[in-house]
Amino acid sequence: MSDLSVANSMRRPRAPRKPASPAPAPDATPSPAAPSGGAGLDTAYLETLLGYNARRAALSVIAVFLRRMEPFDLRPVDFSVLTLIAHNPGVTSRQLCAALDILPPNLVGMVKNLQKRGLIVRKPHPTDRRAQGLHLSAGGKRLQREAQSTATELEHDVSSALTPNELATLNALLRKVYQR
Amino acid sequence: MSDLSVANSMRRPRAPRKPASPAPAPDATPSPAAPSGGAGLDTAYLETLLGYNARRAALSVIAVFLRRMEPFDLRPVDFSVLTLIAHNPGVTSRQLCAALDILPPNLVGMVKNLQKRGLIVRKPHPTDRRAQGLHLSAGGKRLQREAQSTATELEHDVSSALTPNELATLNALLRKVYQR
DNA sequence: TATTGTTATACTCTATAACTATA
DNA sequence: TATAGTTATAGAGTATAACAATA
Repeated sequence: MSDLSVANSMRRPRAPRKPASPAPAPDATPSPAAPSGGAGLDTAYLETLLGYNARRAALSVIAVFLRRMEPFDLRPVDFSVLTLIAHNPGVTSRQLCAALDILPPNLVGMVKNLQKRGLIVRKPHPTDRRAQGLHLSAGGKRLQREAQSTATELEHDVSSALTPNELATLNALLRKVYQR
Repeated sequence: MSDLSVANSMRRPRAPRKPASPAPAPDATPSPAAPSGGAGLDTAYLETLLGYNARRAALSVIAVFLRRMEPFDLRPVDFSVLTLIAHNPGVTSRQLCAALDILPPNLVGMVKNLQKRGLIVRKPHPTDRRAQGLHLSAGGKRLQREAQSTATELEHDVSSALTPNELATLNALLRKVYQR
């Protein structure tokens, strides 16, 4: 279900929100020691849910990713595609779709775009004439290398509230959740 | 950036994919002990990234959530809205937007829909005549209670690969990432 | 008969501008 | 002048059906 791309955030000068005094809960039972959920509301229950927490964390990290990748003009899904091609030269579109859970029709435009930018090249598949092997151009390799460095550096910043051990634990536990 | 809703998955009888023999990497350096990324590809690097792992895990959990919530006809964002209203009766739309990171124009339709279903009712705000307090109807309370039970049960299933302690750790670390 | 890559297209999600009523 | 709620709409993301070429 769904691919690994992400919404077009990163361009909204939205109206400022109340930072401190978020209008007291105007009704009954404001929850004893109400944990702040960003608006003074009781979000305690939602914060017990793995899906809720994983999505909030993902959006938070991806927001930083979007900013840092702007110089490369790469969305998360573009970076994933380039990176998989870099590490798996000759990979087919179909394999990328399976690995990233992208539907084939939705990958076509991305590959076409990356190709138009001169980052990837398609070569005939050695054994299957239906398929095409995807490879990085020299420029594609350079860009992917720089983007990967940026992504790796990013890792430290987005996890500044965590120790290195905690980050390693977090990643390991997340993989356990989706790898089945 | 972005709200907590989710794509319209849960209705795709997609074509079956190669389960075991996913066509060997047709080119150089297939990575020594290549960890399977779902298609026999080397996805090792992507799996070191918090954003990648968090998003994959979130999508995995949400896919289960979508199935289990079908009887209630509730998307994740609908469940979040109902739950916040349940725990914060009289909450305003604006507060929901801030807590869930939803843009006001995008909440309007959801609230309207939940109201049309007779799940929530709007009452005049006690002190601000611009605003409206949101409350659950009797039916809304019943549905939210059942849905919350379902969500809590779901928690065990989606984390079947984790011990209870690991799940608690995972949730705590995720909150640390996005709460800042 | 099944799969790869593709086009066309519908539908959902996310974002911006702008308006009104009230503060 | 600023905020709550709203409308309209643009743009990005996700999904399905169907086709030609090849296996």
